[in-house]
Amino acid sequence: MYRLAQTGLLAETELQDVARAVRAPQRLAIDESSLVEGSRPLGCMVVQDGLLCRYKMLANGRRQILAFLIPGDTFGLSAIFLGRSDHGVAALTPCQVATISPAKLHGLLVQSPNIGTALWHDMMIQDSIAREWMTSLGQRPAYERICHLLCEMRIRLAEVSLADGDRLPWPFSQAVIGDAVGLSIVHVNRTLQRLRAEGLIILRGSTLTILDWDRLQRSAGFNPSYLYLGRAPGGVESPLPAVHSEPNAAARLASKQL
Amino acid sequence: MYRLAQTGLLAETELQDVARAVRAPQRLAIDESSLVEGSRPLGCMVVQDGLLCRYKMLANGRRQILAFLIPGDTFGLSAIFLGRSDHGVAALTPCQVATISPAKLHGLLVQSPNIGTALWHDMMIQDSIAREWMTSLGQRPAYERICHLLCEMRIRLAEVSLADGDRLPWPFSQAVIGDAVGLSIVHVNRTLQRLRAEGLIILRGSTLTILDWDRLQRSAGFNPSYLYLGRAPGGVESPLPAVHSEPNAAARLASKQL
DNA sequence: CGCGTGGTTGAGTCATCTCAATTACTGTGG
DNA sequence: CCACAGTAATTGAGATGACTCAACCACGCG
Repeated sequence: MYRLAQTGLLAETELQDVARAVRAPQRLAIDESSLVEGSRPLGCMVVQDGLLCRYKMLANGRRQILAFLIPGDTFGLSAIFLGRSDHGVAALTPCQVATISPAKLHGLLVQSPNIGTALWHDMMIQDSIAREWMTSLGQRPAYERICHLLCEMRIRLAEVSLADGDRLPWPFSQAVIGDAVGLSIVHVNRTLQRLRAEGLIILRGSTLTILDWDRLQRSAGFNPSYLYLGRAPGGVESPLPAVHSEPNAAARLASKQL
Repeated sequence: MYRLAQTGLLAETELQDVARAVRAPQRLAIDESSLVEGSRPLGCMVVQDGLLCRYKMLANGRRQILAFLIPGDTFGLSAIFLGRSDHGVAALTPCQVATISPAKLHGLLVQSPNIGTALWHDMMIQDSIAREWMTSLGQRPAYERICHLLCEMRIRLAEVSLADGDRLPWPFSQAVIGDAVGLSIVHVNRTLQRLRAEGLIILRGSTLTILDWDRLQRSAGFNPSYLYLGRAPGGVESPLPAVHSEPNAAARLASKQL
């Protein structure tokens, strides 16, 4: 409910409805799973605190991390619609996630379409990020891939006030980074060293400091438009021609975040 | 409307409503785009005939193909919710796609929640496929990656009656395959030759014949569960524990395809 | 103070890429 | 019906990015 609570996008009553529907939030320790591959639907989850990842395991033990989830992100919807989950979600830091049971969720969706729209919106953004990751995995060399990930996390964490200027929490081990960008640990290590040597970043303990944002972005070929930061979809920055469609209007309404 | 029309999942009236909402279907020649990166929302599209791909271009001219779209698949929704599209959709063969304007779509969603559920369902399956592609891109070696793609297309095309036993249409140039699996054309070529030499496939003209399905699947590490073939979500084949949630019930209802 | 996890380093190997031709198709106009 | 153009597939050869294996180091915690 994090982002939901932050903006007055849903009507008071809607916010209250959501609050009522939430179960006692679930707490997770590091490496604990909130959603297990193949499991039955648990409901719709919203990250309240902490960082998690979606992942898939292969038979040979390899793991692909599909996404990093940060406060405000939702997950678990696919399991509801498809009856089981094709991937897992695990905590990378101690976490707190809110859960809405499928039944309660249904009730919410029926009584207020805006909530449905908000969910669609969140889903579409996660999809957009996934597409960018696919593009990285398929087309970008190791160095760019890692730069791109750093850029993305910087922006996303800043969006939810988890970044302090150029400093951001960085709880990702090199093994995790490797599984996310499809590179071996050794190569991740060497690439990070290169970034340090070039004076682009400082990475110590679990905080990342970005020293040269411009150069980092250029090295990554990073263009944040896929993150849809502008509050209103269609964006205020980009000239928005008259869109007279209702659904779009609804989307604009609820867009300022879930 | 393809799959929609095939199953009596939506009520008669709902089907009629949808039919009424559809614009004159759009025809596309090869390489023509239905959705352009950065473009304004056009509406919700449903592939009626032909094969298309989602893709993203990078500044250096490289292209990542994000998905292959086959009859029954929808696209264009993200542009509606986000106000513009972060990726393009282009025809790989001559195509026909039905369009529902954002306004009409909204109307449909309001008057019949089942249609919304059907859209969610389709979206969730496309997401699942995308996750499998990510996993391929990040973790599987070239040979497995290509085998996996062949397996997937065989199943998906068979599902919409486009495969004739072990023979399926294969309008994908090696360049297209390369852009989909993140490999160079040369390497795609050599890998396909290997598959031929091993007696797994015949690939001539624009049809692919699978000679040894078992071995192909094993080579790919292919497990079709991510395609959610079972008609009902949660599947009839897999023991379905009582799910008393309304949304899930609705999903089951509308699941047999959009 | 020792163990365990995570990070670092070196060295050799291999998968995949790029470059650069050459060959095979397909459709078109003469 | 054939010559030609343009696209797609194939082949060879050399370069290299990324991997694996195998140590070794550093820090945090009990």
